[in-house]
Amino acid sequence: MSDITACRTCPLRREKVFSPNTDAEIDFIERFKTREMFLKAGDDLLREGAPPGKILFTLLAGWAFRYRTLRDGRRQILNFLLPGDFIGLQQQMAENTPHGVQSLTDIRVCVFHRDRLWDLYKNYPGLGYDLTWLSAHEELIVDENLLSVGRRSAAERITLLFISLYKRCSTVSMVSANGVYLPIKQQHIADALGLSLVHTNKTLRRLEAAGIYELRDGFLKFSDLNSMARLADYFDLPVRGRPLI
Amino acid sequence: MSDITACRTCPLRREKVFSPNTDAEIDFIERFKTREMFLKAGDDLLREGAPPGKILFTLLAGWAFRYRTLRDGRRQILNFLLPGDFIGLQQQMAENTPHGVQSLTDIRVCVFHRDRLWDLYKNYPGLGYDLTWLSAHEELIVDENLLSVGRRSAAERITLLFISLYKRCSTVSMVSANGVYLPIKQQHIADALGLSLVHTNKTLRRLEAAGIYELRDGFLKFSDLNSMARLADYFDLPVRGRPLI
DNA sequence: CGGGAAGTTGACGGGTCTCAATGGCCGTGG
DNA sequence: CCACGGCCATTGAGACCCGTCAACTTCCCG
Repeated sequence: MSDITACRTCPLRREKVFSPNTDAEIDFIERFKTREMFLKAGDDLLREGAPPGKILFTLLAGWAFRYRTLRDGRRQILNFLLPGDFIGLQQQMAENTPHGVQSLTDIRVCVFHRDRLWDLYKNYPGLGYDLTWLSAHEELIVDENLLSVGRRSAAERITLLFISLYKRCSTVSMVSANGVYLPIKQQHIADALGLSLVHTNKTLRRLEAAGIYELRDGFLKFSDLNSMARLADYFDLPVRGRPLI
Repeated sequence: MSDITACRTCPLRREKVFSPNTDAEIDFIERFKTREMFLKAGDDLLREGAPPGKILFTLLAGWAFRYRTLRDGRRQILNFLLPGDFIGLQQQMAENTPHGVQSLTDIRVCVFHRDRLWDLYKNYPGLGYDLTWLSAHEELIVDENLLSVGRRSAAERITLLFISLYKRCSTVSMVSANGVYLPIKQQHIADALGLSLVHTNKTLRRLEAAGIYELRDGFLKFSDLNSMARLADYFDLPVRGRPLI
């Protein structure tokens, strides 16, 4: 494991969104982190319904998503995961992992051992607070998705999803001059928004024809992000002091 | 405030669902709790969009719900709150409270001051862990709701909602021989499930006529809860060692 | 007796789903 | 080199679930 990322020089930590940690905290995180894992696109990081594992993750690079499925195969994507997102907090409180996590691209994750979690809470209360923060923050995102799926039209849902992904990506320097690269199929959009694949496709065509967005070679761009946001009643939750573990 | 509930004799703490705390922890919680508040049914505990308050709550008695609304008035209920649920963790990370919390019945809540949260994490790491647990657990409930709203039919959504409310109530001794008393209007059901009021009503009539459930004077009963649960593809998340703060 | 809140019901329209077929792209293998 | 299959996007047709509008009832309370 010569190519393991040292936390103190973690490239993510250079992003302004993330709040700084004390040296002692970073030292601890470095010991807390047992190894790094690499997964191919489409791999399962957490398997739905499996007995809960002993490890937790931070997504270091790449895209993933959290989902649940019904017995007959209907799938709901709960939220998309981007670099800096913490994975696995929920699996500890049920007998089986309640949701799956699957990668959308090749990904790199930090691996932590659940057994050392107690050490974290005991000796680094600031990090304990950070974990609560991360959990509450993910819940906010799921809230937003529930609001969309429950109360917005198909066109509004798609617009909102694109805006929020765009904004989240911009906080971790994943936006280039070409826009954001979205490594998702239309099936993922449909599953995230509670729509059928066919209707998702038709709505996408209609929105792009109307000039709401532009998607070329997987790169998403907006003509005017702010006016789009107002149009779609986007609630900007300004993320300040977001922790990174 | 002579009638304030002492935490060590808190009636909720006698319920088996809640994991026990050490004496020192309970002592701290008692100091952490600054007062008790009583609200009438229909009152706002947290106002959507308002600047975040300095206080946090534990619902001691009664029903409430968490919601978000769009500018044009469409409302989505994110989850229902029952005794033991912790309220207010999410409002700290945004400039404005992202969701409202409103009571459905007269309620009683414990009030905590945010300023002392740091003391909690620093000196009572077990309680810090508990807060993370509570946050992650609420997210699980929102996940379940998102799965329902995104992928289940109206009839399935209603059945699931009733089952899960019934089960949650039974963990805090809110089920009597008459069943569970549901202090919610059809409008609440509609707003929680992403349905219109009219369609909710028609589906309710149909389900009751089919013998799926029985609702008399606000009391909900099932003929056979377990077979209903199987029918509706209910994922039983067995809550074990649920913390109470 | 009047009025408002909540529940119920019918008619109608539309947003979304399902089924089905087609075309483009790309990797594989003959 | 080309044929082929698989994945994905696209499009049309028709059906159905669900939303909207509107009217009516019941109940409670002033």
